[in-house]
Amino acid sequence: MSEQTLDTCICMDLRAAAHKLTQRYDEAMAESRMSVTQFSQLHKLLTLDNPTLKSLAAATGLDRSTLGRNIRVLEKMGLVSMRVGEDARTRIIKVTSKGKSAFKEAAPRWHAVQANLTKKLGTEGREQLNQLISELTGAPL
Amino acid sequence: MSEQTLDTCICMDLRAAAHKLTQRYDEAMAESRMSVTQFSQLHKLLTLDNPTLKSLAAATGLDRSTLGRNIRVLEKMGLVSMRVGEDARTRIIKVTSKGKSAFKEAAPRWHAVQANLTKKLGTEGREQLNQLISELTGAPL
DNA sequence: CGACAATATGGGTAGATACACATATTATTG
DNA sequence: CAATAATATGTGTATCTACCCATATTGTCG
Repeated sequence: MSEQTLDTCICMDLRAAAHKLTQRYDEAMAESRMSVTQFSQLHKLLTLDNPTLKSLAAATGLDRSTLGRNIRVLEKMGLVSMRVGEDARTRIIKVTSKGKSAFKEAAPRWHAVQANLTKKLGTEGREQLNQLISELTGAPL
Repeated sequence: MSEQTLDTCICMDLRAAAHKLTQRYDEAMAESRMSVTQFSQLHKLLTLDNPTLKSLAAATGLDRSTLGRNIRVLEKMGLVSMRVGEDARTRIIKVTSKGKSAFKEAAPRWHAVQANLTKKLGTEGREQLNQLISELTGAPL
């Protein structure tokens, strides 16, 4: 049994790292007036077929109500629009043309950061990271 | 140049992992009526000497205003108290006896999750993780 | 088909987070 | 010492996040 010191909480370490990375991406994408969160959500919306809050929530692992509020922000920015689906309970979320333009404009900035990090990690590092994430977030025990 | 597909954003991957881990810790600590965030903040407060919002912010990498609001919550829970420091601009944050009890009560639950994850990762995995985090969050370029 | 269960979303409430600005206090400097 | 700069915190506003409950719509079963 290795000693468990409270100074090295895996959870908080990972959160701090994710936090710093987010700031780094956000800074790089600031000129696109879009956060990496929003960029990523737009991407998810563009790849999903007839995305709804529920399917987007499933794709991101976030709560439906959270996504509802996030989408509301994107809607206010004019990047997405919502319409009632065939099943009138659902709302189909569509990326507007303005949203697509904004996404394309932001993509190179995202690429720049991502490429920089990928280079630093190397192929092996990237695989290790995926492996570790998988181990950490896989089924408990 | 390796292909950069938008489906594998290092930032979002890491955030998703941190998110899942947080839920896992929070769930395990729920009976202590405390989140891993709060547990960790209590721990930081217990290890810092005469902690203020500024020093806590420095220790966590979070914004001062954020910490101000977080501490307000802990205060409302009766786990910490604040008093004006010698420098009257500062507020010294003290963990109350109730806070210490709550921390001690929660610690075993934190340990259980942490030990489980540590075991899954192994010593090597843990070192790899630290190394990767360091590479990802180190000085840009 | 009508009652009831299941599903999708909306809204209230609350915590975590940040940024910009306001206020109070301390330090510096001419 | 008075004017000004620097510092620590508080507040307003906003986004991200979740949980719980309400509402609307659909599906199911007797």
